[in-house]
Amino acid sequence: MTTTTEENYLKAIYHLSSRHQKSVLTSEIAGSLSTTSASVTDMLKKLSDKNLVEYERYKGVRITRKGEKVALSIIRRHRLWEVFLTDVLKFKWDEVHDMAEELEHVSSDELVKRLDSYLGYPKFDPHGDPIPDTNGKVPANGQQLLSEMTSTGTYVISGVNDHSPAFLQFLEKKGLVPGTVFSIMEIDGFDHSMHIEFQNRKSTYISKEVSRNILIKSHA
Amino acid sequence: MTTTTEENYLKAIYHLSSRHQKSVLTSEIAGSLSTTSASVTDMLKKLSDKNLVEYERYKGVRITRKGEKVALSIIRRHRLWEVFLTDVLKFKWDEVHDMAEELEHVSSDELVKRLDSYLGYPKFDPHGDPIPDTNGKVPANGQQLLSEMTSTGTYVISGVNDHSPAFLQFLEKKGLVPGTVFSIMEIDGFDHSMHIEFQNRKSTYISKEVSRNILIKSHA
DNA sequence: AAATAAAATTAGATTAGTCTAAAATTAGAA
DNA sequence: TTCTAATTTTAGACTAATCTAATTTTATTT
Repeated sequence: MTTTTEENYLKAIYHLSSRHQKSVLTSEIAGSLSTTSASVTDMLKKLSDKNLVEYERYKGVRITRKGEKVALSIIRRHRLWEVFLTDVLKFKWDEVHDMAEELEHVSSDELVKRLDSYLGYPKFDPHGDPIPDTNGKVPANGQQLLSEMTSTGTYVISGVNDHSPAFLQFLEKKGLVPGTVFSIMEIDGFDHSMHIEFQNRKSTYISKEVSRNILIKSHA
Repeated sequence: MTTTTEENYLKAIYHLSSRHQKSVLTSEIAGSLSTTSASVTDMLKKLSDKNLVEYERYKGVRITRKGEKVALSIIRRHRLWEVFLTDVLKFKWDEVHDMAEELEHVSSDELVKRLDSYLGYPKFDPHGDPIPDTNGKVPANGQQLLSEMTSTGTYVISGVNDHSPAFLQFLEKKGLVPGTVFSIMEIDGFDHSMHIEFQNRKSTYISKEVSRNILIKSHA
């Protein structure tokens, strides 16, 4: 039905769409997939012919309901495999992305169903990203960006926006993994760096660069 | 390094090689992969350039040490995933082949290593096929073809040669699954059909067509 | 040993995905 | 509002894998 390459384009377009309301630009897609605008244009025509995106020359592209369903099903598989890799095979959260990137294209729906059941129907992947259900519904998660916080308070780390091994390893070292509870002690007015304190009283500083990529929930 | 298609050709050539000593013929490969001889010829040149096979025009092909290593590593992955699918996700033995066919091409060696460890280092897959180790060693298994037996005796079913869902479902219905203990009561001189009896005294008849595809070991 | 049948190879196309370089279009600036 | 710069698209070519049809080679049979 859809090739692996088409699936990767749809995933990229879906992710870029959710970052802003406007149409997704050819160059954005090219950037995100490390390919050329020429290749993207070709693929957009193909996806448009299959009614997976609405595409108008020079005007960028919007994903259709049908395309979104495909994208969400791939994202569901990706995140379920990430849970499998960390929870069952004990990989670290910074090691699973590339493997999940391959596993997500294995096509059996029954396999995904059984995997989901075996894992106990997880709602979030190891990076805190919500796992869409079979119908493409994404669980609401009340996550906010740490960088958007303007006042002190106590929070739990629930996810990340940057999934690169480098960033994940940095967070690991600083003790900023999902589930960690911390309080914002002070926010610097000049560079928006934050002074935060953990439950064990240890504290550290976080730059805006970092807080921009950390997702949190308020702590009960 | 190797593409999925190249891996599938190497697997086919490896399997065909083990059926006879001679070079593998272009048409055998085409038949086994449901493709044309023309396509096979093209691919043989490519594999030969990569030193994965020894190929001489019109003379058929032999797999090299290097090609065999690749084939065995794919076969290892395939069989480990089959164990995962049956033992962990509870699929039936006649359902796992196509999924394993896709999973075997996921490239991470570390993933295979962890999977192997998680499954408890199994030596055989659900169809009784031996799982090659990391170095490409295939465990000796003392298996024989049921159709080769010439005298009465007691045996255990240890595997099959035909992996098609139709055949596996037939065996399931007849109670001829791996692990089943039975005795050969009589072999018909005319059509080589066998009268066999199970431990619970029930008995059945097996045609040569069937016994040709059942692997057995002698029962302790 | 020549004729013929079977098998294998080559020639030439096709499809999916990609690229570079050139042309077209849009949007921002003077 | 015209010009310029940035973006996007087209044109043309390449690689991997495939096909059909034609040709070549091998093997068999008379």
